[in-house]
Amino acid sequence: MHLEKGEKHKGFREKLVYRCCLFSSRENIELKVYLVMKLAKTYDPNLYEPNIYAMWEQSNAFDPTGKGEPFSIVMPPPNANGNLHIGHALTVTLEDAMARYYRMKGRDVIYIPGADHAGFETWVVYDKVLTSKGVNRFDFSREQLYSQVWNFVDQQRGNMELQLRALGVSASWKNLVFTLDEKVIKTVYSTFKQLLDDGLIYRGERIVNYSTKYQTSYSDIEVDHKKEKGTLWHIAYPSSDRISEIVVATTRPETMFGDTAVAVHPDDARYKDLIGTNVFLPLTDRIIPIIADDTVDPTFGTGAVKITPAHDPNDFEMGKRHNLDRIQVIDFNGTMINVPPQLIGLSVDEARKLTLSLLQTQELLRGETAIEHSVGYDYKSGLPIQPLIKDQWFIKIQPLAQRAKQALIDGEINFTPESRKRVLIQYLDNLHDWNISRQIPWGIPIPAFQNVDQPDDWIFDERVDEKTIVIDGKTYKREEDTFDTWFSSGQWPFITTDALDGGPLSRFYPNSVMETGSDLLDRWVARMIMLGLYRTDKVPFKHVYLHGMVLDEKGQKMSKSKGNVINPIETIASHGSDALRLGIIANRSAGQNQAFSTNRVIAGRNFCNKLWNIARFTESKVGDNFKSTDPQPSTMADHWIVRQLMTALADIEQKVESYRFAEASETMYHAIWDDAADWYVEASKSQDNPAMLAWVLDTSLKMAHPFAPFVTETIWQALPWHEGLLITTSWPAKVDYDEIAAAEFARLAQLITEIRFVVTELPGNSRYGLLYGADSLIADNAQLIQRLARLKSVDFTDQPRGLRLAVSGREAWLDISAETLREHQANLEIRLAETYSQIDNLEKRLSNTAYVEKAPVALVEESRTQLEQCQTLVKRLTSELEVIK
RNA sequence: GGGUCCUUAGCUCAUUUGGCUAGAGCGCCACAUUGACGUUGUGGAGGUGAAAGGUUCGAAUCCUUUAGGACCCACCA
Repeated sequence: MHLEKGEKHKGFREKLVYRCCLFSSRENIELKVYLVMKLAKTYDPNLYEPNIYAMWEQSNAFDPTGKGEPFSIVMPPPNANGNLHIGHALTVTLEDAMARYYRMKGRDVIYIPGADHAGFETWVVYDKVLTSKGVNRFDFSREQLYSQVWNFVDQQRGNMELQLRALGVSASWKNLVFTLDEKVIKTVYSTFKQLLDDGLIYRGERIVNYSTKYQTSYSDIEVDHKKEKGTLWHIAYPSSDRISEIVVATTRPETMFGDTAVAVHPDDARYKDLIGTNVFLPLTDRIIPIIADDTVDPTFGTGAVKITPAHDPNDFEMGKRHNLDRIQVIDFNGTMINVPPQLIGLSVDEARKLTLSLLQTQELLRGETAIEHSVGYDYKSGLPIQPLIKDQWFIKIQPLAQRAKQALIDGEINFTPESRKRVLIQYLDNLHDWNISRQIPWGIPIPAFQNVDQPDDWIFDERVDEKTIVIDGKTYKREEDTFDTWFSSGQWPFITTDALDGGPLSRFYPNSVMETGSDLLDRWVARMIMLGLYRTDKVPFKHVYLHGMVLDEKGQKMSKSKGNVINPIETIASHGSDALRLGIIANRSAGQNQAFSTNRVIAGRNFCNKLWNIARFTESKVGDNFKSTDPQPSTMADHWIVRQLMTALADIEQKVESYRFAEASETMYHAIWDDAADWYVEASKSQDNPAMLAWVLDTSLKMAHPFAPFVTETIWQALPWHEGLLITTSWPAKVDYDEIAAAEFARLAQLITEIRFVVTELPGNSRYGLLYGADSLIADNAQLIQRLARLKSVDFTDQPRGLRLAVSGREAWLDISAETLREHQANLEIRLAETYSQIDNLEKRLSNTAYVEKAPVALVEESRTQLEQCQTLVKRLTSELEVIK
């Protein structure tokens, strides 16, 4: 069994590699779709997608045209050495649909792709490589590590970009930006310099979130806070006169060796007299003071709290207020230092146990209580985060945050979903200074140097490859830290468009839309807005569209451990890229975490096949020598399909432009399947207007192209009457139609539907003939009706017999026997009853004077019309029943 | 503690400023069919919109409360 599974997997890999080779091939893209289309009944995406993509790319179809109003989207850069997951598929499907739509609408479109060095993420991967080789980062210099990781990433690179191609993104590859490209680094340095000059960056000792596993600090957003049950230990600190004691409560007894005070609330009657006295720090020979501070909560624990400025952010602040010493007792690798000899070198956990047992021995433990508190964990390793003091670079964030907030309040950026804007404003208000230093080598070095003789003297200098530099006889030592990745990616919109130096792409700044996952609202979107405004005085984008997480079909989060991960590339290999795109865009609204099922993908695949077959039929009807002309609707069906497609187009435009992608694709789907295929193609079997048929196909292809680019372009290329590319053709133009003729066809369709319904309801399954009286609509379309309603015959009669068709109100009878007729009676009676109840409702509504007076006139008018129609129907049904009786 | 969101058909979800009989896909039932398509066609069943109350001529939609669920932020000795 396992073998089989493995082999299947292997087969898939080979297929994938093959496809990726095709995507990257630059030769032999001559397409032989045309001949194949005549033969193959089903559309096989694997045969065409790679070549179609290569064709687009070689034709420069993804490049901006320089004509029309600019429209720009910058892709959130996927990890350069990673693989795409289903979330990327959603992102790029939405982005690409917009890019393709606006391109066809004549806008000057750019979709800028990117690749992320993914600083910390990649570093974690590489760190494992080092570990597996039995070495560690401290065996190498920053330069050595940087170039090692660079080579490592370089080997893996390209895969992600091929996968984006497989998804069909119409991105401007020539303008791809890697987050470690020179222009990125240059801009990041200049932003740093400007912040420094403006006094918005400072270096200082602060308590940072420290990962002892990866030996780097984190920003607040990289810490996972988990609520958990813990223990609050009560520990007695004997007073210096050995007469009394004060009992403190703590969850972290091992940090007591770093205590430099005990704090109580100034008004706490229990301890008032003790303020200013000293206590012995147990297990040591140190004496520490009891101090008073407002921030102590007298109702928590014992009301007395040990103060450890080196290992707790609040204690750190209190320590500053009271001039307390900071004694570091946990090292940067997570082991104990500056503690009694038997504890030195222990891990935090071991130290806690030993400390407690030592206190126990000395009878200083005064009890313990269970509490629920939240503990910060390293989001990557899952180990606890240690709050430690470190010299770090910080951005004074509030000036930037408030400016961003004002821009949001002023409505300079719109959000889908709208409510996220308020969430963001709240976030900006609560934002603390941003630690931008990271102690990992894979990233952009912080361009700062420290005077070796004067530690407070820091200067900006870009010569980061030099370990020391000499300026005016003073020696400066470089900063070894690198920037937080979000500091550089927060500048992404203006870097990728060269907005600062006004290059040719700067017309695309601010970006039209920023589309990304709602989980990135604070960590990325907020930072782009702040830094964008700071550097360019403009918001970086005009609209933010946030999508939710893609869950598995049961609504569970996808994860490797659960084994429910859907690999988009695998889905493409089995159902095609378009099918995946159609499947993932359907049934999905902004901001919601929503389930994704392959059912939808299958539906998408079926739709592609539908298009394929409409094309096959059209081509066979239209012939090889057809020359495309302006559509000339002549028959009722022609006018009707023009009306349907025009209505659908307008609807799609409105929906895409208001970011309602699922609804837009649904409209497109139904216009093509229900109207074009089910009615118009069927109707055209009884009429001859090849130019119209070709126009219907062309319009359908254009309409579907933003959502299903590959199959539409494949067909377009196969049709002998097209020369250029569908991707660069224009969105369908308005075509006039005759509303009356269109409405006539709709009535005909109604009649046909009624016949189908009645026939299905009739006992037996034989075909019936249709008799009609003085009804020119039926007379003129006898053949069409016969075919579509599957009738034996359609004949004129002046002697009606059989079953009168009541609903559509035509002079028409189904030629059935009296016996069958009687069996049908019951159906009619049900329908009559339903109509009566509808009339009842309408009458109630219309007799309500408040409704008639206050509701819009059109609505009231509509109700009246409906009532009339129902009353007519009742008459007909009644008379029909009389005939039967 | 502060905030956001969700609860609609068997399943997954739509339904934009309140307004026609609340719609799709899949699933289900019945029937059909040999040349565009079985990855098909035709017809159908299935919803007191989480619960209760309110505003309104009219509520899935707005307000209040309750229940259940997801998430974000802050603090936690």
